[in-house]
Amino acid sequence: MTKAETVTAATTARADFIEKIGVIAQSEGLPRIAGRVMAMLLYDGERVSFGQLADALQVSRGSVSSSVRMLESQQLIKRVAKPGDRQDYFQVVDHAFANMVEAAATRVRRAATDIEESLREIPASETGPRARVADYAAYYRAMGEGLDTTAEALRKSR
Amino acid sequence: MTKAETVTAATTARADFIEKIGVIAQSEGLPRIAGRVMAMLLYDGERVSFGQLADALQVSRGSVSSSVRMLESQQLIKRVAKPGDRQDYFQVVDHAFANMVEAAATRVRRAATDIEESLREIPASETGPRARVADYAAYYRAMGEGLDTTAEALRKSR
DNA sequence: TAGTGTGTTCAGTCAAAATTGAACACGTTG
DNA sequence: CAACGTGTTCAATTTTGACTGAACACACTA
Repeated sequence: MTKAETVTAATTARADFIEKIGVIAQSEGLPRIAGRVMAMLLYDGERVSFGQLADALQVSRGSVSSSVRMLESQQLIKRVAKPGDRQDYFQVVDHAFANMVEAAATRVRRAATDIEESLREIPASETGPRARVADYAAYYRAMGEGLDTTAEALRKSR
Repeated sequence: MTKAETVTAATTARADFIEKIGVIAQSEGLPRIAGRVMAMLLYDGERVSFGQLADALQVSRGSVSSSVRMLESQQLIKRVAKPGDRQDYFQVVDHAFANMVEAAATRVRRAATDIEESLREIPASETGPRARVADYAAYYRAMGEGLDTTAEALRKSR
């Protein structure tokens, strides 16, 4: 490959990656744009400005705003300053992946709590339903613990 | 509580449970009706007919059809016969929860494969992006393994 | 102070997904 | 065979949520 070809290959690989993560995010129930923002920050590594995000991803500033806020709230990215530029910049936080798993664990635990609440409403005489609903809650608890274990493992590596 | 009160409490507890699981299913990106079907089968334990599902959940037969087909395809419920009744009956399969986790593991592994495919497209000269994308793929692999461990644990218990 | 750059908000638009209900295919029953 | 019961399919509808873009608030700058 000539140098020019390598540059082209890199650009299309980057674009493909960003789009692919957008689709994956969507399939996981997240907004597509949030996935693409995360992908761009991940790929580029260095801080990226608010304007660059809107520009490169071809989306409205409103969408960038809501996406970065969601990603910030999930502790996946952080807002940083660049001296001499009034724009906000963003970059992926350390242990972002561990935080993703942690967030999933939290959601699962919330579901477990909800189900346990239902369980308490079932009269003691209903032994069959009670046992089955309890199993269901236990399943969510097991999921939560498994996710926590994974999160911890990810946090330790690197 | 009188006996009548207990019966009432049981009925509303059942209805609440079914609705709650419907909402949880929805929040996990599954059709709400599928969640309610699963909940009803889970709560009742014994086989439930196609007609009872449509009737009790107040949904069209078309919805019941697509929901049970989805749940069957994910190995969460099975279609069984009841002698003397032409209707199809359904009940939760053994290890349904383990199968749920297994399905999640499969989805995650598919994502990992997708990302690894992207990784292969990035020129070797792009060491930074390559390292970060590889980390991302490794995260999905770790998730897959964690989920498999959880699935196995669930399968062993009971 | 007026003007410009920046991010947020929110009402409106749009697209995707869920849900319905009617047409249909197939088996059973009288 | 005709009538009915049963589950599936699919076009139409409804609902949900993402996304846009304009109005806005705020801070900086000339």
